[in-house]
Amino acid sequence: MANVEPDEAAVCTAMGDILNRIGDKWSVMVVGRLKGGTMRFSELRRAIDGVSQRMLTLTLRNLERDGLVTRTVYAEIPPRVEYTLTEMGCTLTGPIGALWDWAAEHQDQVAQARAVYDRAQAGAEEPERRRA
Amino acid sequence: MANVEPDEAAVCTAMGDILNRIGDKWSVMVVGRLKGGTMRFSELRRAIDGVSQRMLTLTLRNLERDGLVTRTVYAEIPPRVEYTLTEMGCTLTGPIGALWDWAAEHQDQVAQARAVYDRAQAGAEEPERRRA
DNA sequence: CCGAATCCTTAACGATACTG
DNA sequence: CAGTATCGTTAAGGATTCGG
Repeated sequence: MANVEPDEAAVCTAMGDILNRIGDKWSVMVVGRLKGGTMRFSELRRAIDGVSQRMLTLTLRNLERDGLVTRTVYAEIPPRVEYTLTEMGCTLTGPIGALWDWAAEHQDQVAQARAVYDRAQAGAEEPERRRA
Repeated sequence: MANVEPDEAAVCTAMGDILNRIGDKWSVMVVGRLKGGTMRFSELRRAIDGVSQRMLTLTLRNLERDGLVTRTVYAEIPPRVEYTLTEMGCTLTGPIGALWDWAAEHQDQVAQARAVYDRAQAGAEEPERRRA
């Protein structure tokens, strides 16, 4: 151990883990919103659009478990629960932002590539039309 | 239209698309390997470890459809098929690299956070042990 | 060698209803 | 308001088999 390289295989596994968190449909949205500061549950729910209560809860639990957000419960009536990015969570906004920018910058190109590909496939699957 | 901001909602949708591609367990590995240059199907299969033939095929098809890799078939016996990153595919390696580095840098911290969280949960679920 | 097709098992996810 | 529990649907992924 104590090698200079932090072990390729281990990083691969970790990468898979991270991507499972990042890739799970809602985590990025949550982190994106929380980037602006503390928010409470129902705020997030309204802000994100399309997320079910269940999935928001699960997403937040996972992020909390990974040490990316902190969850603060206030013993009030009605209850209030606030979520904030941890320091580590903040460091994730960098890489996520890079991905976000890439998406914004290339979405048209991707859409166009898909259209071309799909048209080619449609054409290839109906060779009977070759002389219609 | 023609707003200065490229439409928040559209970018959100695009982001979801991108993440579905990036997040799907194998795409990142493939792009990571292809970063080093052209590779053929069986090379990728061996290099990636754990990927089934089916999933590698599907992953490559999706990447090709999105215009991120090119697929070149050589009419030989036995057949040979090579995959290369497109120019757009290369631009993705930047953001992906950032994520990769983050994972490498924070994997220990995440693992530790998980251990702490899980231990706390285990303790909270067995209050009967409070006086054993 | 590359990949399409089939089958099967497991999750992810959403909708709903209920609790403190 | 925030969260848990349950149920049903869908889709992802793996193993296997066949074909060019």
